[in-house]
Amino acid sequence: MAQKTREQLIEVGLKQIHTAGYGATGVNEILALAEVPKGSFYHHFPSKEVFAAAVLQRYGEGETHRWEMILGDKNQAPLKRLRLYFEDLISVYGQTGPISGCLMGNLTLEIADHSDVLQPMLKGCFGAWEDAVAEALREAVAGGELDPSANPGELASFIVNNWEGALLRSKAERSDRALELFLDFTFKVLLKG
Amino acid sequence: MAQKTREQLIEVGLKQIHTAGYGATGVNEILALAEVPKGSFYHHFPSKEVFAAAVLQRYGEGETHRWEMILGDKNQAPLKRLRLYFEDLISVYGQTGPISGCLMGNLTLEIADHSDVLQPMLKGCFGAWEDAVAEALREAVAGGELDPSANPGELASFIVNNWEGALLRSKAERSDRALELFLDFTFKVLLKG
DNA sequence: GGCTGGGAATCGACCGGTCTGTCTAGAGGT
DNA sequence: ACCTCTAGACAGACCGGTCGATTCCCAGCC
Repeated sequence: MAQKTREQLIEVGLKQIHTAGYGATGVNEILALAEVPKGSFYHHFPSKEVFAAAVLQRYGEGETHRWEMILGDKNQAPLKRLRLYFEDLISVYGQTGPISGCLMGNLTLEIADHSDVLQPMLKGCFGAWEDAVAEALREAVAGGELDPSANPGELASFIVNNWEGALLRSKAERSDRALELFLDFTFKVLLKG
Repeated sequence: MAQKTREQLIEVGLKQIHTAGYGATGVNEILALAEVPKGSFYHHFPSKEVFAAAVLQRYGEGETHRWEMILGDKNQAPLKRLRLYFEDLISVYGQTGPISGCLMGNLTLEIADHSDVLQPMLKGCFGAWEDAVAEALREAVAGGELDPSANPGELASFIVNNWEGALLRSKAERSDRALELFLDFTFKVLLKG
């Protein structure tokens, strides 16, 4: 029961913080949606900031699962997997998708500067994500899909950062244009066979 | 006198919203720093949101001035100008710089989804910026620095979005690494002679 | 089995403070 | 006299967080 309450709070909090932002989401709002009294919240989490860290961790776990599923599918060629992966991300986090925007990116711009709790977590999340992409690129090199002179680590970092930039721009424009452009340049220029 | 008060509010608001964010900056905080009473604020601006729009406009004017200065310097080759321009941006908005982060990017992730006042402005700001970069790329093509098959418009869009992504990542890492990587890939891969 | 002690978890009233925005009064220039 | 602008007290909602009371569960003992 205790765990269920905690899980319920994180689940509701993830949705709210992701869509409305950290600052714009009040603890009371989460409590009302989760139908949990305030005392329980502060029993499970010492502060809103630590709660956000738990929410971010859960988001990271979900995203790890996603890339493991798609990027780990050995039935597809590495670059094909990568393309499917980003196409999936667009359908989920693009303007036409159900949520729009990346929680990591949102939290980074909102509070990474000011929170010593969340900033290292964000850094770690981006690092793990970048590593997963780099691994796919390494496999692409090994399989002859990608020029051996390519630097998978730097390339992966650049691509991941570019994705965040495209997502940001797509919010400003309220259109997936920037995301499609990202896809085009990434696979036709940066990762061209 | 009236204009001076208004200007003072915008100036202080720009600094505060840029560094702390829109939600985290209170009207009272701005008033205290600007030494202006609340009545004056709501005389000049109907709401905090409209005030933020004025702040964004001022930021846009400042940035327009910056790129006109650097990208418009015909004494340098177009690509050289562009590189100087981004190097300047890194020194100003990078982690080692005085402010860190782009107001447009910050506002976009924080409220573009929820504000119909700011979202079109942000879209417009990004568009104007992208156009300035595209113009430099067009001049690079005309001058033979860049392959004529390049599409200056799309390339400029991609580069601008990538810049925002790199800036975001630099916040998560509290390091300029992503910005240097952006510079490298942009000029060695995307805009290679 | 029945009893009990005690920590875990729940619950919501309550706290001081802060939020954006309003209102009325008056200062100052023309 | 008029109108723009200054001035700040005030409103009412909401903020994150605290606190003490209560319920629940279950291990340990008889």
